[in-house]
Order: sequence, then C-alpha cells, then structure tokens
Amino acid sequence: MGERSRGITISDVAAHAGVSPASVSRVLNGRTSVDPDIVRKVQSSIATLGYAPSLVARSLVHGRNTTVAMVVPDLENPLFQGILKGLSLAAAADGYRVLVADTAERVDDEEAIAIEARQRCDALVLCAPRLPEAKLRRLVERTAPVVIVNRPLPDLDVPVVGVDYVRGIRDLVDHLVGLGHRRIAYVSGPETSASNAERLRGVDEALAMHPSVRIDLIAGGSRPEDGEAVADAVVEAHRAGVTAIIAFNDLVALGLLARLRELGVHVPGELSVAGFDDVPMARYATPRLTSMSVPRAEIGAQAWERLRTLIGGGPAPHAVLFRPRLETRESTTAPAAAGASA
Amino acid sequence: MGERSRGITISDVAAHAGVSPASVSRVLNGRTSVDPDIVRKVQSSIATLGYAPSLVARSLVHGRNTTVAMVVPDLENPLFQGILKGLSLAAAADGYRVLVADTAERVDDEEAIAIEARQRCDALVLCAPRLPEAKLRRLVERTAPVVIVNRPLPDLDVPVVGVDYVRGIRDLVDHLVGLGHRRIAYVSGPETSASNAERLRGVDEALAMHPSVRIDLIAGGSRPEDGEAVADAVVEAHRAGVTAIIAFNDLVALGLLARLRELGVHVPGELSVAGFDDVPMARYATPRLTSMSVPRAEIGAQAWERLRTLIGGGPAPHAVLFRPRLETRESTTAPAAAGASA
DNA sequence: CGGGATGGAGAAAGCGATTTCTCGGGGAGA
DNA sequence: TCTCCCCGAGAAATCGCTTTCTCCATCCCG
Repeated sequence: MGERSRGITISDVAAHAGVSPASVSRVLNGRTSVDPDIVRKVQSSIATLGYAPSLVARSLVHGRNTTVAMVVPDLENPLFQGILKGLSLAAAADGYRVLVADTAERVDDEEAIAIEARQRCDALVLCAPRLPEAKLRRLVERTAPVVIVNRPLPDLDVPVVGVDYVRGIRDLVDHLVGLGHRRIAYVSGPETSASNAERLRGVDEALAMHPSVRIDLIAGGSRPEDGEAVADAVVEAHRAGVTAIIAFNDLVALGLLARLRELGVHVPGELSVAGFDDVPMARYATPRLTSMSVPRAEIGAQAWERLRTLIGGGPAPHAVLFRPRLETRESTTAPAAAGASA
Repeated sequence: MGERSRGITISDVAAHAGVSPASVSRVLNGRTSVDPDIVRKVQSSIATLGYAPSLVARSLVHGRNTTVAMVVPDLENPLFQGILKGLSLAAAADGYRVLVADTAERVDDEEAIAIEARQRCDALVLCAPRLPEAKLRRLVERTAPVVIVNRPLPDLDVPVVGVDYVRGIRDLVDHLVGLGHRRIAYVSGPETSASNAERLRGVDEALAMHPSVRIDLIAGGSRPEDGEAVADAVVEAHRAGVTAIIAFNDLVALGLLARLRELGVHVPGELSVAGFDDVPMARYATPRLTSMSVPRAEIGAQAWERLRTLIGGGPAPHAVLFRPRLETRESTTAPAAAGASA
C-alpha cells in the first residue's frame, strides 16, 4: 500500500490543482467528461506530486480487490505450478492478480488457510486433493465464488475444472495392452488422494474391458522418492510376470526409472514404464517417459474463466474435464517375450 | 471480499448484540478489556450472523494489508518455484500472504507489472534477471520496501538475497579440474541474464586460477530445449578435445543429457556434464546430474526476513549471498584418457 | 427574451472497519 | 458521606477513495 506515495492522497492532489477531490477522481477514472483545463491541471499535479491512488481505498468502495486466491497442497509440484501459471496469466489479462497459499500438505490446516486466503480476495481456486469430501463441501459453501480444481464433486453447484483421470488411465492401459502387455502393475498414489481414487476407477474400468489383462496394485506415493522406494517391489512384480508399470504420476515414474537403472532393469527392454501428467521433465528422462499429458496451463486458464463468470454474477458454469492425451515416448514398448503370459 | 458475509458488517453485529460497533471491534481485537457480558453477546451475534470482518476495511485503517508481492519472469522455472515456496511459507508464519506476478519473460512489461503488483501489497520481492540495471535501479526506488533476488546490485541501499554464482562456478571448475579435466566448455545462459554474467565472471576467475585449463564458451539458453539444441555444438567441442561441460543450469544440462544419449555420447564415460541450481529432478536424471546446489527455499525465507525488517521500519538489512554447494553425482568423473590434453 | 433542460463541478455521504474522544458511573480514599 | 480518579462504553472522526446529490451556469428553443 501507499508505496512511496505514502501520505499523499487524492485530497493533496486536489488541493495542489485547486479543484475538488471528486474532480481528481473523475480525471482518474474518466467516467464523466471534465473540463480539459481541469484535466490538465490535475494530471500535472499528479505527476508533480508522484501520486498513486490507494488500491485499498478503491477496493473498499467497490467491494472487490481484483485479486483471486489459489490454494495448493504443494507449490513444488509441477502440476500445480502449471495450473498456477495458467491461472495467473489468464487472470492478469483481466487485471486480476493471484494470491497463492501453500498448505504444505497439511490437510488439517487446509480449511482455515482456504478461508483466510479467500477473505483477502474476490474468489478462490481450490486444489485440495486430500481434503475429505464432507469437509470440502462445507468449505465450498463458505468460500463461494470458488472453483474446484482436479477432483470431482458431484451434485454441487460449484464449477469444477479437472482431468478425466478415469479415462486417462483407461487410455493408458489400452496403449499398453495394444503393445501386447497382459500383466501390468499400477503404482498407486497417496491413499487419500482424490485423483488416485479416480485413477483406481480407471484401473477397474480397464480391467472390465480387458478380461485377459491383470493389473496388480503396488502402494506408492506422489514424489520421486516414492518412486525410488517402490523400485524393489516393482522388480519383484516384474519377476512375477508383470511387464508394464503405470505410475501414479511422472514424478514417481522418474524416481522409479532412476532406481530401476541402478538395479539393472532395462526400460523399456525388460519393463515398460508410463507416468501421468506429462511434466516438463518427462520428455528429457532416460528413456523419454511415456505419459498422459494434461493441459496444466489450460486448466488454470479455464479456472479463471469460470471464476470470472461467477464474480460477474453469472450462473454457475458447467464442470469441465480434460481428457488426457497419450504421449508415447521411449519408456513403453512391446513386452520382451512376445505375447507374454496371458 | 466479504465472502458469504456479503453485506453483513460490524454495525449489523453491533445492532444484533445491542452494543456499539466500537465494542464489537474491541471484542474482535481484544485491545482493551470489555465487559464479559458484552463479549458473550457479541461473540454469539457474530456466530449467529456468520460475520467475518472486512480485511480491506482493516487494511485501509492500518495502512497495510499483510500481503507481499513476488514478481518472477517464469513461474515454471524450478528455481523461482522454490524461492516462492520458501517465501510463501516464511511469510505465512507471520500472517502474510504472497501475491505472484509472472511477467512471462517479457522484460518490457516487467517494470509496469512490478509497480502494479507492489501497489497491491506492503512490499515486493523482485526477481528480474534480465532487466537492465539502470531500469532496475529506478524501479527499486519506486517500489520500496523491496528486496532483490538473485542478482547483484551494488551501491544501493536495497537488500539483496542471492547466490554467489561466481564462487559457484569456480568451485565447479575446481571440481572438474580436480577430476583431471583441462578442457571444459561452458554452455552459457541468456545473454542479458545477470546471473549468466556472474557465471561468466566465475569462468574468468577460474581461468585465472588454473592457467593450464581452457574453457570454451558455447551459446546456450536457460531451458531444456536449449540444452538439446546445443548438443551438436557440444559434441563438436568434445571432438576438439573438451572433456567436461558446465551448463548454465540444470534444465539445460538435462536437455543436453537427453540429446547426448541419442547422439551416442556416453556421459560421463566420454564427457562429463554438470549443471547448476540442483533442481529436484537433477538427482533422478540419467546419469544422476552433478550440480551446484542453491538453497531455493532458504532464499525465499531470507527474502521474507529482510522484507519483514523493512516493513517494520528497520534499517536496510545487509545483502546475503549463498555459496552454492557441490552435489557430486554420476554425471562427472575423470576424463577418459587420463590426463587428457593439457 | 424567458424558462426548462443540460452538464459540469463541488459538497457530502458512504464503503467497513479502527481509534480517539467524551462522558457517565462506580470504587477508593479522605 | 463526598470528591477524585479510573475504567469502560458509545459517539464521532478517520483511513482514501467513489459516487450520489446539489447547485449554478450555460445553452437551446419557444
């Protein structure tokens, strides 16, 4: 606030220009026409005094501060970064700025942080993959206008912008099955993660469509370390006949790749590995990682689009789900022993 | 603003509780002692009405809104993400939130964006590696309190939190020379980047300390694509006798690694490669990337520390430079032909 | 040439809190 | 029992702007 104009107000300008504060305001906002002479004087005074209007005072009058909040569990996750970037750029185009709040994965604080952040802004973008649904529903009511990102929330008048993880996993399984894989393992994400639940539904649906395919579950996580940690279990599964791995996300896949190499398991020669999210680094991995691409920036932009509608008093926009696109790269290929087991 | 309390104000609460707005304010802020009876009534009214005080109105009175802005050239850069995360967490501990503004690398807009963002907040964290120094100096004056991140700015009363790139490059060269390398190439960053200039100074100093060493310059960039694009030139340099590569940053190094593998150049067998920044993915690369680690989150935290001092009216804190720490991993080793050329 | 319409500028009323100012009442000391 | 002091609650001023309201002067038209 105030910046270097600390202390100099619209009245100072008015006095200096010999007009009323109202006129200065008019010159500033150009709503009504004002005497060119006054305009000149005011502009000159503004320049001389180095005046900058207080945005806070304006906000108070207008009842909005052209700022939206975004709450994320972890700012270091490439997925959220991309969304934040898209949101930030889209909002900026409309003169809005984004306030970020990192909950540091502390689910218990999420609600309070979201409410606090929301209070400072006109609207809220909520990324809360771990928040229990009941809590989320309550939170959504208290923070409207709000848009939920990346998790489904049926039967509620809240716009959701997300990814069709179910379909994504199905498509990914199709890809692997198409390559000839019959035994696959899914390295799951955090147990409480809503998007992990979606992926698991995708696994189920895929199984239903491919009776001859078997998909094992291996408990994983969401970070590269988790990928490394799960490598032994993956190798074991491989020995037991699994020929392809689907990781919860790319971070896990990349960690897994690194460890598999050290364990002497060749990817994709012995084992295919696929990730999810298509983070920027995926295409630079060794081998370049096959992944399901999600339009991170576009999600952010769409979130803004919806928020803008809500802020403008429009009707609750419909939910939108992006269908992930398969990025076939080097890490997936046909299984070594053609035809494998099944 | 106003969230669902839209319309309900402190006066409503006062009326409902049968007291004056001043008393409600007192209960809310607990400055002076108030009749327990009033406290009870007010609290009950607040709960009943679902009242939440307007932070904007508060800001207007107090002259600050407990928000700081951070301006970055690219939110997708892991370095800035880490800094943002550190800043955000540190500020949150003091009840401050962070507003982000991504300039999308448009240097020309940087000044305007910074000023605008600063107006909304109490202070500013500025990451502007490409902004010409003269402009930066002018900008810094207009946006105080401000802290500059990641670039030197001598002779100005502005706190700087940064990385000692000069020393970092020297240490990295020492590492390579210690391994036996005598011919090294530096894949440079963006020409206008201040931190690239620093690195180049490091190269010069290193050369001065190791007369027997030669360091070639290869024009690069700052992103993985640049690393890929420069691979051919790197291979050529390798043919000419270069045995080790220092990339501007890890992103470039990772892109380079991916392409070198495709070109059949073995790292580190034939060529050592080192990055800078130690981004999270560096340790999961193939081979795991040797890099100079910079404390991203700590930079953000220190930036906040300084901002806090300035906001509190304290004296301009001293600049602080973090010395990067060498993370030796697999991508650097002794040159193949022991002793190499020199 | 007069009167209503028009338009532009200043005065004043908010926006929603905090904080100073003012005043009344109760407790303590004489 | 009376006075003085202190404390606590309400009234009012303030933060810096926008916007309505009011008024005056000009302009146009009959």
